[in-house]
Amino acid sequence: MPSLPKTDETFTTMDQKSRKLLERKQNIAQQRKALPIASVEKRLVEEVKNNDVLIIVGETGSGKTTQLPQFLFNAGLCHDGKVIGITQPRRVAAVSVAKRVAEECGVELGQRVGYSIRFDDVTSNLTRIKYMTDGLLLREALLDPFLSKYCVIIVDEAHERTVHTDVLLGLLKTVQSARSQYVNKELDHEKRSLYKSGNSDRENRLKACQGTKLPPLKLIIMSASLDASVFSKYLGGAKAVHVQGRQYPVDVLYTYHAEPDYLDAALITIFQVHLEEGPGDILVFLTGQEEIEFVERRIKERANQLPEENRKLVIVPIYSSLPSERQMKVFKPAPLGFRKVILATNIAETSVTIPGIKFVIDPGLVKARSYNPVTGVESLIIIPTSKAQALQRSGRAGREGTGKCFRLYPESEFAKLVDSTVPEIKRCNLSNVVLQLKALGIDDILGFDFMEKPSRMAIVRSLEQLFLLGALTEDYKLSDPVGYQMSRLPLDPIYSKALILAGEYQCVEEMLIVVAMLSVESIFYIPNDKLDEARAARKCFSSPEGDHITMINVYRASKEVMEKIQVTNSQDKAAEKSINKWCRDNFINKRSLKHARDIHSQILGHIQQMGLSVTSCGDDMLQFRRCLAASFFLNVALKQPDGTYRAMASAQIVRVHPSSVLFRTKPECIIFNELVRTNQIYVRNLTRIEPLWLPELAPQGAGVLVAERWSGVEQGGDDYTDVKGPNEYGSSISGWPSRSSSPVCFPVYGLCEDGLCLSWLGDDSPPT
DNA sequence: GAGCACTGC
Repeated sequence: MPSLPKTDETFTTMDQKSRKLLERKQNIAQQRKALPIASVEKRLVEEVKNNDVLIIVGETGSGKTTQLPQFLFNAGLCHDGKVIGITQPRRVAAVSVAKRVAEECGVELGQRVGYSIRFDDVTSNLTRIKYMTDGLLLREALLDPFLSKYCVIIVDEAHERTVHTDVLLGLLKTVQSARSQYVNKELDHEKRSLYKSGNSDRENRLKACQGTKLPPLKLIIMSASLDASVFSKYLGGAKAVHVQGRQYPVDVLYTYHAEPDYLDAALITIFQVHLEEGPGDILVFLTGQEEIEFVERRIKERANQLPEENRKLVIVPIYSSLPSERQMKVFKPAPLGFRKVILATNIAETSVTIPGIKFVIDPGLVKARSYNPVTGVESLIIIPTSKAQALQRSGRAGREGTGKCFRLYPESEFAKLVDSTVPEIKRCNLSNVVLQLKALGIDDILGFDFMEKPSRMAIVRSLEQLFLLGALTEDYKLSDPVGYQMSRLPLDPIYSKALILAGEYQCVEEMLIVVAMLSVESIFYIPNDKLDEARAARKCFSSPEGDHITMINVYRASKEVMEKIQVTNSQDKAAEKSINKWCRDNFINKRSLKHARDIHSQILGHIQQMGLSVTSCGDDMLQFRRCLAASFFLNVALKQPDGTYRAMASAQIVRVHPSSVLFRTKPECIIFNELVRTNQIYVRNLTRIEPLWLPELAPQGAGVLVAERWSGVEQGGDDYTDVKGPNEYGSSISGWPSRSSSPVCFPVYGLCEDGLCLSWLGDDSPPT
């Protein structure tokens, strides 16, 4: 390099730099070579070449996620400019693996190796190995139904069975069979209907593909579960290969008897390990924040009763709602001579890998979400883990050496656990899934080849809801334009509809803020030790009309602060500091606020693309509330004499959640966004509305559908007959409060002689 | 006057 100054100093630093770089390179090469998967590279590439579908069972530490895409690239699978796509259930995984692989390849991230996740796309035309979240690939499929830029798709961590993974697998099966044929005008009608037109982007893609033959799509499913047969069976008897992992043996110990108090048993075990075992950190799996805080207090109490030399414990909690600075503490090694005790939720099962763990304590329980499609109630319940989960947890003790896992239940109980966790698709609201499939041109949802089919009831309910929202036509086809527009928005369908409707009410700006804020976790952060201060801070934003307008106030206030900072402060760091301070002073969760701002800007882009102008109702919040009523007409609740509410769509008794600004006011009629069961059934995120708006604003079709379906069930003649008769299917109707049981007046979407109507039940006149 | 595992577009 003749242009460089030839001083000794320069030479030394250059030397050192390049030596370090070389060392790092050699180091990486060595690490790669040592991976169990390295020895089977040739065979794996052959298997991929010979099989269109391949299942790879790889234990943790096998290196499959980082190495396989490189093997395939080096074997020339991308020679025609096509891309290898690897999906991950989590964003962090997609990013960190992509970074690692880019380094291993010695390329800049975003060039040959890149990643794409929501709000963050680090890819280019040159990208051939692309890591992404599974949800993002599903979105891509809406624009490019043949996934034409990919030659291989690797679905990683398939055993986790997230909704996205499950839907993706079903879709990929369809795409693969479509890709194996010519995409041209001769494509017969039946095949064409798989990818029904109606959306101009997609039509363009299809046109671009016409007359060209797409190469077959290779599909690789990677799973850590030992049982590959479920995947193999689903994918037409696909071949499965096993890649060894690099995991040290973990000694699993059980209790002799069932423990009546698992928290106490956990405490005893923690101290037993601490006092009797050699060095190594302890990871304890608990179900939630409350348990973690309780156990933390108890450990400290007990440790204080021990002799000084035995008190050397560092306790670190970790759960998702903990601010990230505090989450990071789990990675800090304990001071010399100290033992770290990590109290974790499920977050430490897969999402976060903590080094130094030698002991795992597993009470065998997990907090799981369940969803009742009939009542629409979501609840969080504590249930036993599955066998697969128990294995995953014990494996956390064997990452760096041999370990021990203490299961706080007898061995006989382990045998009774279910093999694997119930896939998420069987316990969630399906409206979004159904809408996505419809948008992909898959019309027969009940007949769709799900890996594990959700209950018929759950599907029918979602179809019904989408129809009521106007996303589906009377024959259950995606409606144009509303259905198409809704499917394009990355939001809960009911929020997408609210946004579209806001166009008619001239309050798009307001609704956009609200749907963004409703899409994130609670925006208010209320620490236990500063309750009064937090409440006082929230009061500054509170609106007497309810939580939605309160959210708008918070969002606008934060925006104002940010704009002010940008004017006075050019430095990013200083700006961030100020906004952090504002969040702290106002007890706002800054992570949630940031997330809401990201969603806001993404959705804004979408609606501008759709040609929806961003109108504002200014100070006319009446208009905005009417729009809320028109959007969330299914979520109406009316006050009863005793101060509780009755949710109209399911006739359930509900209470206002204490976090609502309307907790004390208790207006006569409210709309709400969430129905959650904990100790009670609560409604959250409410706004006061006038009951008389409903007959005017609720869609005419609402009850006609319900009535028709109901009579269909009675006749036993239509498509949905396997639903068990009117009592179950029609419970939302037969469960309406009757005149005798409730003296209050209710507006209901009832059954009339000529179909459905919104009528008043109870008194003859509406309440005043 | 309550309390919320974890992801994702």
